[in-house]
Amino acid sequence: MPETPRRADRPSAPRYGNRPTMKDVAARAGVGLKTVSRVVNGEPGVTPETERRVQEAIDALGFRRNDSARVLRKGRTASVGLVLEDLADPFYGPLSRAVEEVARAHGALLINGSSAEDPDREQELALALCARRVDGLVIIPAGDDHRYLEPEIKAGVATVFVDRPAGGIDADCVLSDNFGGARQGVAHLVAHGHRRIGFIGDMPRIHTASERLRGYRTAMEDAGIPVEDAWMSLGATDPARVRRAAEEMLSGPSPVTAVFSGNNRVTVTVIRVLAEQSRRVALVAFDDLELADLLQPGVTVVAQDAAAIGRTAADRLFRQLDGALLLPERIELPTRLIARGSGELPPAD
Amino acid sequence: MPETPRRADRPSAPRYGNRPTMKDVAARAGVGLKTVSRVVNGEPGVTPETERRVQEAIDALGFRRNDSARVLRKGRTASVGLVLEDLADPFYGPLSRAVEEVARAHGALLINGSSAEDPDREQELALALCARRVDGLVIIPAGDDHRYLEPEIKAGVATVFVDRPAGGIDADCVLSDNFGGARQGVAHLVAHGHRRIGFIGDMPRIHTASERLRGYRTAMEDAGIPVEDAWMSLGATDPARVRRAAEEMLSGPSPVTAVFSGNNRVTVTVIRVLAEQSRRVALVAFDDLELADLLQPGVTVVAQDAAAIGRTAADRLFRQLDGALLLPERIELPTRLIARGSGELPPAD
DNA sequence: TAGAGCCTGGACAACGTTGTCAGATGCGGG
DNA sequence: CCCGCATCTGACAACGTTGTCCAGGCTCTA
Repeated sequence: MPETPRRADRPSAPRYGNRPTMKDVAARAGVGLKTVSRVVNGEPGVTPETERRVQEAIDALGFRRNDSARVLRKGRTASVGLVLEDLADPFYGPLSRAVEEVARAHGALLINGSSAEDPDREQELALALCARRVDGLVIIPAGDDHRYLEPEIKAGVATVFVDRPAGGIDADCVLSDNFGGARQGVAHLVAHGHRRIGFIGDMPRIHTASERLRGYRTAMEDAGIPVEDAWMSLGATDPARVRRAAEEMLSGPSPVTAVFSGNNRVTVTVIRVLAEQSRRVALVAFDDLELADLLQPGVTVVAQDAAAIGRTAADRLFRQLDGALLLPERIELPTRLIARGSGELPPAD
Repeated sequence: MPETPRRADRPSAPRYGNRPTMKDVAARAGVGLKTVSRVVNGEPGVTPETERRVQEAIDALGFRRNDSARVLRKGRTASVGLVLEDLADPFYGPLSRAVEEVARAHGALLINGSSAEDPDREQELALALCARRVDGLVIIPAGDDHRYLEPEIKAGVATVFVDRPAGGIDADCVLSDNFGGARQGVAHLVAHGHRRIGFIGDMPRIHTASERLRGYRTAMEDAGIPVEDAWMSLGATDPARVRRAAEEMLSGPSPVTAVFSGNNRVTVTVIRVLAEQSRRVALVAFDDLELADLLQPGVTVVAQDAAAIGRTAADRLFRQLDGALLLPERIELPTRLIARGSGELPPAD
């Protein structure tokens, strides 16, 4: 019986399904361990003939380098982590994709996970990624206290926050101009003659929501319009809550003639509610939607460029990794108002 | 000078930004290495007092276990890889999210990457994930030859293909009933009186595209309608190509009165073109779209459940990993026809 | 032809963790 | 008072790779 299984009797050998190692390749090719390593990594100093023999052994055994071991030795994993809210949200797909492209250009893999907007889960995920020794982290915060990352950052994990700033620590962040975008969007409605304008947004503890609300307030103030409490509604983005909020501000004692929607999940419900109204209510929405131009009327939006945000954040991340000792910076990307009809409707009292 | 940097003069020490190791924790707590390991992993056999001392040292040093080393020792990485086409495609967000949820339930992380529909890139990615020793792979094939995965599968990497079957190897796959869904969708148009029905789909080398085309042909045959070549167009999904295809079949010698759209990227362009026509053209589309119900008319679709597909695939993956030696299986998930108006328009000749 | 220098290849240790196993400690019973 | 047993702790090797360093063979020059 010449072929006994490798490592069959050793005590605590891991399994990996009994994968061949460099040692096996070396034995088969009749060369030293390090020579195999040299071939695998394309290092110089190997005769073509030797290289051929090694390559042959690699192919024959189906060898593939174990990157875990490599990482352990080298100290860099060539992977970055992305913690986002929910990949099912259309805003994050392009963002994630953009981060991935940049990572790929730097030879890194992307590991990502969703926090489901749960701060604990965000922390759990981020720390799990740190335990994997990702080189860097891009985080879309769910919570507002990120001091738990301090030791990691000190230990050299590059970190960039996206969409919302970090809480409790000083770190890079890349944001849209939420305040400016909302202000511009509301001003657009004002310019078309509206004075009673509603705002429906996400939960106020979320930075983007409060910034957009601030933009709304400022735009109203700029126009000299006193805001009534009944016109503003912040809370969960589930359809039931949003529907209720919209219906209330449309039917109160001083009903709104226009609505500013604070994010894309809110928008889809608002559109439904507005479609049911007898009078035409104007709408400007934060975040673009696919098909927004095909609706009747087309939806006027304040668009953020998710891909650009992702790209910017990832660039910044790798800039940190390339060793430039940068001071934490807050980068704000501009938004773009796209008029499509719904935001240009005149007030219908 | 009592505090010299650790490992400062050693030759080839990795950096990890000089992170503390279990050894450091052990030294500080005045215990043995293994005891720290025991505490970190919650293994029994440690006095509360000892545990307290160790925990204190861990907190003081900001220690976090290095999972790379752990993986190396244990042989399981508790991570699975997902290779998909393009995260920016709204179909893949929920799918990815579903896979992640299942992975999370099994204590595993998800690493994902996009192939950008490039077979080479798919292979590169899948093999890179294997080198990371992911425990399993979920692959949405871009290419149609997957023999490169044979050694990996043999070595124990669990593998499930999604959306399209594997090429050249026998492996699990989870698909929508593309044929049946398309057939039903087209039959729906026939039932509403259409006989000249067009089909616009993705490139024919893509399995879903050819299956859906087959469904179209079969439905037409079922109805006894001879299909004209000018009614079918397969190719890239970029707007220019689709627009040309749609306009041609709408203006030929026997113009279609209804269109069946083969996927969501095609659909958005088709909707635009149809909206420009003077006569009403019916439409049934494969894949649901957000807001499809708010368009005028609402878009009738054959919907696939991306989340269910992802969940099914991931379940299957972990079933493989749990050691059940399963025969490769092909799982087909049903589609659902959702009538919203566009598919119920009568023919307008 | 001898010596210097270069090039290739291989032995060895180290990365940080966990499994094994044996040693230390404390306690109760004979 | 000592032995045996149970409990807790730590030394050590191993996981698969890469960096260092040295040995041996070769070429080229003097």
